[in-house]
Amino acid sequence: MTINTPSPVAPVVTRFAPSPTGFLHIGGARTALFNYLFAKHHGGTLHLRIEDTDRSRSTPEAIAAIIEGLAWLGLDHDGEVVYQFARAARHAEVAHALVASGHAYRCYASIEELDAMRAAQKAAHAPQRYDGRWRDRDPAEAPSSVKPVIRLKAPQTGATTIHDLVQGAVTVENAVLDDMVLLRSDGTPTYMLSVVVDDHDMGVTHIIRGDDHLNNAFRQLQLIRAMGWPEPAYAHIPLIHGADGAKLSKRHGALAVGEYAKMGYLPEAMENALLRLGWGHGDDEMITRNQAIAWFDTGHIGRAASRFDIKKLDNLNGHYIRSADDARLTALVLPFVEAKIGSPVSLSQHSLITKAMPELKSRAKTLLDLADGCLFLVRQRPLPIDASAEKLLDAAGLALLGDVAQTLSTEAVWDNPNLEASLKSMAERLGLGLGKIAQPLRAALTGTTTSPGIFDVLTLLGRDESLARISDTHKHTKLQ
RNA sequence: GGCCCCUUCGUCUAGCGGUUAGGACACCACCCUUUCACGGUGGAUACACGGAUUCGAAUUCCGUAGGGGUCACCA
Repeated sequence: MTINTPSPVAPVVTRFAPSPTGFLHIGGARTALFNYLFAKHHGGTLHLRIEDTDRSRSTPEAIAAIIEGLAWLGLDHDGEVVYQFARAARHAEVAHALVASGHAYRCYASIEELDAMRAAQKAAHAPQRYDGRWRDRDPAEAPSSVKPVIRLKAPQTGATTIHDLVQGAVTVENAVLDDMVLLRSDGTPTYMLSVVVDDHDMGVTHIIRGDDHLNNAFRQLQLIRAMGWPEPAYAHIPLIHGADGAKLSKRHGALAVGEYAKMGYLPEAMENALLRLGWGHGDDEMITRNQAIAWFDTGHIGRAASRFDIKKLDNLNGHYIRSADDARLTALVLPFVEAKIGSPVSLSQHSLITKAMPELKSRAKTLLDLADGCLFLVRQRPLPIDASAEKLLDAAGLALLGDVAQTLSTEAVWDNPNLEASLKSMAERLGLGLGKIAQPLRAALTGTTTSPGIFDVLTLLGRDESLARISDTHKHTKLQ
């Protein structure tokens, strides 16, 4: 019996092989990530192959979305993208070689005939599989009206075992595997043929893919053996389930990775979240790309399906936002800010946001939150005042603000320590806590009840803007 | 239904025969505090069930239950 483990000295070659029939969702992204990390960990290469042999369902938009999604995550592949459809002639060639060597045969059963066969099997509560009716039949008996398919002449006795890097040894009786179609009657290759040929021709040593392919692997292995090709190592990773506990799909509300970008998530946060889905390294939670490359192994991939938790992504994203560079964050948040205010951000506002970033970023879980936090800096006077801020601007609040304006207007040095000293002494004089003064002031300056520290807000806005916003509030409220 | 796989706090996981079953998110309380965050401290919550092996089992084996995957001339 053959063990399908490649020689340890061979350089590692992995591949990510999505079919472009839809967007790249987190399941696919995580498969790509694992392939990437495994390859990098071993100093190997990762190839991208687009499995576009289903011409009616493959779209250029999907191809673009997959490539963009991978680029956003920074999962670079080596070499050119391989398009599977372009290799159909080579796949057919292999099928014919298999017929010539006696490992495959032509089957003249019509679609209708096969449907009838399955219906009968179903009625008899028997397993539904091709019964091998043309396996040993003389081709001379072939009906001229039917164009044949080519089927693999698979072993009918014994068992096939896969030594999966994640699932362990998995064995299936050959008797339950039927003779799969390699080449359709129109001469085009099936997926089963194409993957095997492409993986071989691309020199793939490790096939890391979703668990939903585990059953396919047995037939693929039989095909590999029929060709006498080296056997790759397999790692079938558990699927990511949707909230309903079933395989992730559009139907379950799976989102394209691009959607997460639009919701204000950072790619490194997404990567970290994906990495921790099904893989762990002790108690480590925040894992950088380099650490992931150094630590990644198939031995610690779990065997059970997992669910994606957006709350955890939020938390991770908050961490990464806090540790991100201010200039980068500003550049990232700008489009979100502009979308919210409906106009472009000026150069001076841009630098104001950068300046405020250290204070803003600790308050955001997403770039969308961050953009909300920026709003008070870029809004034009008079500021819109939200409902909870409005409540602080009652008669008492406004009276207080009059005093505050008085105090602030005499302030010679407009900086954090001076403003703090001045407002604190004012509070003391009035026998109030600082909060009593700070809250109405915050409402006046930002139109909201949450913001960075009040002295930061004052210095960020500057003396003129701050005083103007305070007096705006008086007018605004009197108008009511 | 056949075949295959899975099962540790609500969620993601650590654990590889001897642990008070650890961490993270979320949740609750408290602290910090001018708001909101951040940060800190503490708390509640898990080995699906039943057998077997063993001095000893979350870890091994066998069942049961539940969940998932897959059964095309789709990929």
